[in-house]
Order: sequence, then C-alpha cells, then structure tokens
Amino acid sequence: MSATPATTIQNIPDLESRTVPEDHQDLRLWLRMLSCCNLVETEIRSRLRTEFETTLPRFDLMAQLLRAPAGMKMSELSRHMMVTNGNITGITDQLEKEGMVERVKVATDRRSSLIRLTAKGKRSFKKMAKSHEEWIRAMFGGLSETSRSALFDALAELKLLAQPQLSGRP
Amino acid sequence: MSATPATTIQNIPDLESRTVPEDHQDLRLWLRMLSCCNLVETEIRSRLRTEFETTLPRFDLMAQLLRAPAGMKMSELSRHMMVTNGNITGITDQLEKEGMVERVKVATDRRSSLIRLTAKGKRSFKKMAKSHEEWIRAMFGGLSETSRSALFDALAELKLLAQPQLSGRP
DNA sequence: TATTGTTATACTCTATAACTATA
DNA sequence: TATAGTTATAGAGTATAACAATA
Repeated sequence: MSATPATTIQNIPDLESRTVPEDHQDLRLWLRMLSCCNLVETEIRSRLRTEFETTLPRFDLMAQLLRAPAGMKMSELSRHMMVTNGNITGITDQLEKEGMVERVKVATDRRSSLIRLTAKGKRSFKKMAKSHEEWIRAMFGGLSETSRSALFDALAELKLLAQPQLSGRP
Repeated sequence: MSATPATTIQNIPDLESRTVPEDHQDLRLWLRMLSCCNLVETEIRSRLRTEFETTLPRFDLMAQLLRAPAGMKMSELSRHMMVTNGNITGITDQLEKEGMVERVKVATDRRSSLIRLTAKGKRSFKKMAKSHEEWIRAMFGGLSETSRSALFDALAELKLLAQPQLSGRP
C-alpha cells in the first residue's frame, strides 16, 4: 500500500510538502500529481526556450497541425488547446511571421481560413519533436512497466471523472 | 493492458488528441498526464477566481503558511513554491495589503522577516481549503481504490525519476 | 441571429538582473 | 564575499469584451 514510506521519499520541498497525514487521500494525490506535472512541464518549457527559442503553446499548436496535413480552423485549434479564440490568433500570428504556418483561405466559408504547417514549419517541428521525445524518455524511461501501465489506465479513468465536473462547458 | 480501448475513451478533443498510435508510450503517457492535470488545474483556478477572487499561487502560498504557524522566510517559500524571490515578494505584498499575511521582523537576522498568516488570513484560507477539498473530491472521488493507490505510488516513482533530470538546479 | 476570426485591454505569473542592507 | 529581500523590467499566457465580415 501507499501508506507511509512512499509519502516521504521525495527529497526536495515543493507543493506536496504542504500536505499533512490528516489530509484526505484525494487531496494528497492531487498535490502529488500537480507537483509531478509541474516538474516535467517546467523542464520542457525551459528546454524549449533555451534550445529552440519557442514556448509550449507554440509547440502544442504545431503538434496539432502536424496531425492535420490539410490544416485546421482556428476554432478547432481553440477547442483542442482549450484556450479562447483570441489567443490562437496571437500564437498563429507569431508563427506565421516566422514562416512556420500559413493561413489558407477556404472557398466554402469566407469567414474562416485553414491554418497549416509550411514545409519549413514541418521540418522545424520534427526536429523539436525528436528532442522533446528524448527529454520525456529521459524522465519517464525509468518507470517500471507496471507503473507505466497503471498510470496510463488510472489517468484515463481520472480524465473521464474530471471532465463532467467542468464548470462552464458549452 | 492499456493497449487500444483506454486510448480512445476520452470524448473531448484536447492535447492528447495529438498522439497517434506510433508515438512512444512515454510520450503518450506524458500527454495524458498533462491534459489530465490541466483539466483539474483549470477548474481549480477558475473556481478560486470566481468564488474567492484569488489565484492558485496565492492559495498555495497561504497553504504553505498554514503548515508553519511560526511563519516562513521568503527564501523558504521561494524554494517550496519553486519560483524566484522577487515573485514571492509580489504575492506577499498583495496578501499583506489585504490583511491575509504579515511580515514579522526577526531579531537574529535583520535582513529577513518571517511571513505568517494573520487570524483573518487563517479564517479565510480555511474556508477556501474546505471548498478546494470538495472540488478535488468531486473530481477524484470516483476513482477506484486500486487506481488511486496505483496512481499515488506510480507518481512517487516518477517524481524521483524526473527530479534528477532537472537542468539548472543549484 | 449565430458564427468566425480579429483587435484591444488588463491582469497574473514568471524570469532576469540590478540594487540595498545586512551578515 | 555571500545572503535576504526588494525593485524594475519585459515577456508569456490568459480572459473578457467589443467588433467586422460572413453565414
């Protein structure tokens, strides 16, 4: 079980340090997950910045586009990335200025355009994605196969549980 | 195992949608964890804002202080919250202006002061913490006991693996 | 009327770096 | 010299809201 020892093995004080044994399991679990995620996320952000002069949202947007060779509408991107339309416009503007993506007018609806990676953007993203995957492997690679698959399944379960709780979903 | 079905059960497009079957397990695991965390975190931030007019970093700082009735030094807070000194100053300023925390001069070292919750801050935080715990329970409560403890242990393992990878740690 | 995308604005959080006052 | 904390600055990310063009 996960009673006592697992709780105290971390050696660096962080958000999880604020828990005490009386706290409820769910809360302790959440704080552990949060600090774990932040650990990885901070590292990824930092490396994207120093090694590729880019940011996580930009990387994410390009990742979405790589899966959609025909392009995606801004509103689609907005839904997938869970941020508002205006923000997508801003990120797209930056990437377009650098020649990574292009807006393509679509004939059937003159309000919208498709955003897609340029050849340059595709090359550039693939290089980043390769490094990105190595960073992830360096951090996750040591996980036992048991833990990996337990995490994978438990997170799927959690995701389904958490979604319906969302306030303000359309 | 977590081969095919678990991968496709989520019904809302998000960051994880960008994965394809060829992606490595570690990457898919990370994207699932990230979108899971974002789901919960976004919800918490939104509720803290609408119901208590506060933010996650402010909540976190107060949470740290509740565990330290004697107070904490800014540099301690900085370490625990993993942000730089200047940021702690800013958040502390806000909270002090609202009467939630106070700076207490310490005799032995005239450079530093201890930050601690005021009575008002303690009351206010406890109210928030109670709601916070309910939000968490609403999202995590449905987890099976197996998943909960699997997550808890697997995350502890991951945390230890990820920490040494950190670039730029003192 | 509703939707797509843009623009403008404001605010929080963050890192960096220069600074002060102590130690 | 080193440390504790402050200040100033700049940039990213976000939400909100008003807006134009089109459906």
